[in-house]
Amino acid sequence: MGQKERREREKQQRRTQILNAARALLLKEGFNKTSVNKISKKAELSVGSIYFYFKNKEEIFASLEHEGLEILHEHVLSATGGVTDSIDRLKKGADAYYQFSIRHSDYFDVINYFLSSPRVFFSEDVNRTIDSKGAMILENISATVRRGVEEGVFEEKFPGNFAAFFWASLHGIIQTRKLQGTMIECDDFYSFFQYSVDRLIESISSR
Amino acid sequence: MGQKERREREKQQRRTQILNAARALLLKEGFNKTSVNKISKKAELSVGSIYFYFKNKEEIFASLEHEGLEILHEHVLSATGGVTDSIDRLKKGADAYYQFSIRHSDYFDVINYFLSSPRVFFSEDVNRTIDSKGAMILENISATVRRGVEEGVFEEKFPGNFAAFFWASLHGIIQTRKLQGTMIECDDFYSFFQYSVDRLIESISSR
Amino acid sequence: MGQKERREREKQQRRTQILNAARALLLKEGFNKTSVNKISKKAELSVGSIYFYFKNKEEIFASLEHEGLEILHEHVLSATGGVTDSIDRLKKGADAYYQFSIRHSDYFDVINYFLSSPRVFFSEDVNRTIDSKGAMILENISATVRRGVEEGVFEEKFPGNFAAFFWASLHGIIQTRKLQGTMIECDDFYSFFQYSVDRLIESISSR
Amino acid sequence: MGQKERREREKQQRRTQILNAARALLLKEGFNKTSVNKISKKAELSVGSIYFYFKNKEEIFASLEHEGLEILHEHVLSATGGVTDSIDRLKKGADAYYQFSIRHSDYFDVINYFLSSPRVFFSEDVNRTIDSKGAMILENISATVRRGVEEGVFEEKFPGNFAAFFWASLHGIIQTRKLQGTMIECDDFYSFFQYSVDRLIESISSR
DNA sequence: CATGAATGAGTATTCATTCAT
DNA sequence: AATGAATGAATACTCATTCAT
Repeated sequence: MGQKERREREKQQRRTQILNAARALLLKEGFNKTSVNKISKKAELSVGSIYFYFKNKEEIFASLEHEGLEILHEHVLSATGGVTDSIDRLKKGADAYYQFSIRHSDYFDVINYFLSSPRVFFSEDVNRTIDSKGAMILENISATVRRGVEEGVFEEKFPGNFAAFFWASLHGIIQTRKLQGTMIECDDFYSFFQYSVDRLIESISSR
Repeated sequence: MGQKERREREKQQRRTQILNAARALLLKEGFNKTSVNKISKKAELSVGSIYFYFKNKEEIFASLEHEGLEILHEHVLSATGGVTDSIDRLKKGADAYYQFSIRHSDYFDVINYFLSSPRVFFSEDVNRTIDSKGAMILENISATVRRGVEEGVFEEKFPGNFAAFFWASLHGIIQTRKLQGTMIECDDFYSFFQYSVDRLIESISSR
Repeated sequence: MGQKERREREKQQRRTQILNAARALLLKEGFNKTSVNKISKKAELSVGSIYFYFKNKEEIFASLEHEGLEILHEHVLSATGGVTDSIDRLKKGADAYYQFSIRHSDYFDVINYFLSSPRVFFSEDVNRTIDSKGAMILENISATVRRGVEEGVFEEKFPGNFAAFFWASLHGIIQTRKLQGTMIECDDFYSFFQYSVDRLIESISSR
Repeated sequence: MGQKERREREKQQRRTQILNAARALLLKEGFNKTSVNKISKKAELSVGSIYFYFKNKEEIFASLEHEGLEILHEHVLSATGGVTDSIDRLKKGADAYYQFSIRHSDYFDVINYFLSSPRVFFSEDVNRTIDSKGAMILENISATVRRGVEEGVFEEKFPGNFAAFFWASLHGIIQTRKLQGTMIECDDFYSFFQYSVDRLIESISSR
């Protein structure tokens, strides 16, 4: 009876082992230098086993992206948890993304990698699960906007569009952090980020 | 007499050959698969020669980025050429970026690559020339905003900040094109882009 | 049952294959021209396999050095085997080194390479095993000297120092073999070597 | 009239430029990484010119070896200059070699390189000039020994042999400096060196 | 005399993936 | 379900040398 379950549990454990190793390497060595062999060594599993649990190297990172989005989602949720004011919710949410990009820079890199790499290489399945996680984050923003509209704080006919716009902009802004001091003159990047968030919210604020 | 000049011209030709090859490969095969060997083969030059003209593989792509920014700059300039209305100028400029990202998708990819790749690997020199090109584009936006403020169309104390914010957002938005139909529900990505531009402009529009 | 063992045996065989190839190339082409690719071709194994069995090119040669020191040690041991007279032991030992440098000139070259190359590039581990082998050879000399002192044949307060001095000198002398006929006028290098050994022994002989 | 001479002088200057560059690179980057291209860049001369003044890369280093031997010779001469006591002369000469190996470690490396590399690759001409320099150093030792014999301090029938033996031993000993602390237990390598010199001199001292 | 562009085989090393056991 | 040995093309980059100008 319990054998099947135990097996299943062990399988999950192995998967987690692999992902842990991949994540650690990703943070330490970066994307291109994280090879399957290194992952297998770190995970204390054979290369063959890696390929039993994951079809591809890419699929490992797809899982990591899923994880990343999950963490991001939780970050945003806990940051906006008790907040009722709609404007504040957006600000807190944006801030959560910023903090996430710093504290979990590895996960941010994964997300960024898949966002900025020109091709889609995942199977439909994988893509769907990833997208659904992303959709949850967007839905959170949408809901806030809708509530703000009801309260009269915002004016926006397409909250879904705004959500996508909001997130895409935030991501684009965070990406430019490295240009700070060269193309972007701001001394304090966080100030610039906050300025940007203010603009984004302003764009749908009622007059 | 003209020997020196001819030589110089030939040198420039070779450089161009190499860049052409690199650009073509970049478009066809993407970044990671564009190797120096392939470039040399496509350019019909020896590997050694590639390294005679460029110190690094990275320097080749840095040159491409510079080229890309130049083309983008020209695009924007010609799109906003005779336009006097400030709002229209921003719209036309944003549109030029969008068109650029489609018509010169290879160059967009280069720019995107260096924007989204986690590390800076260029020498200070190269970085400076690249940044200066980028700064020109931002300055164009800044100027428009300042004029709009004078005309009373915009309210903005920090046009420089807005310029950076504007461009970063546009870039982030264009990046999400590939998510169209999955995370982003919009059928027509261009409509979504225009919607976003409207929001960005709205964010500094006088009330 | 014996599967594991057979596997292990095969692994050892492969290692040996690689070392054989490396040794042969070393002898034929010298150090700098012995590349990993050539080794792999000669060993009839893929390049990747070479790197499966050895972390580095250097590690291959480190193994060869270890082998070389082992062979040398055995040579010396068997040459001094039944010899009881201390002076004779030193002579026979020195002679064994000379013979080794001729019969196993490839191994001598390896030892010489690591002795004369300006940098140390091995990991501490590898260095330790190598050094311990070398120490055994030196210890053999020391012991002989100590016995000679007890017998009153030698006068030497620091047998360890003498051992090092003895070996270093022998090595330096053998190195000059190629200068025979130019800087070194001796017709018969072996005579010169024997003359030198006599001097070295004389230097601690009791009067 | 003076044109020819000026030309000749300039030619010599160029040669010196090249050798200076090669020497500097040798010290900084080591043997294998000192390429002709780098030399040409450092010497501010074209690659082609390098090949006008030197047939080979090897010939450049051969010249350096010649230089090195010259410097060493001068070192030894000035160290033994006013010294009349034969034993002291040998000690001072040996010491000069030791100091040379430290202060002019680049030259020592060159000499060592050609001594320890298994093949002779120079033309007979080059070899002869190099050897003649080496012979002068050996002759200096020989002379001292002969004088010592006359004075009754030394007993030695073949001063030439001893000179070669003396130098080869010294060289072998200095080579082992890097083994200090591992195979060679001595804390202070210089003490070990002095001990060795004492032994070498002892080996021909009259009783 | 001097230049410097061009060569292309060569370097050590890494890689994702396969497959017999 | 797991292993790990094997592959070999691929990577960025260097090199000594040549030769037309």
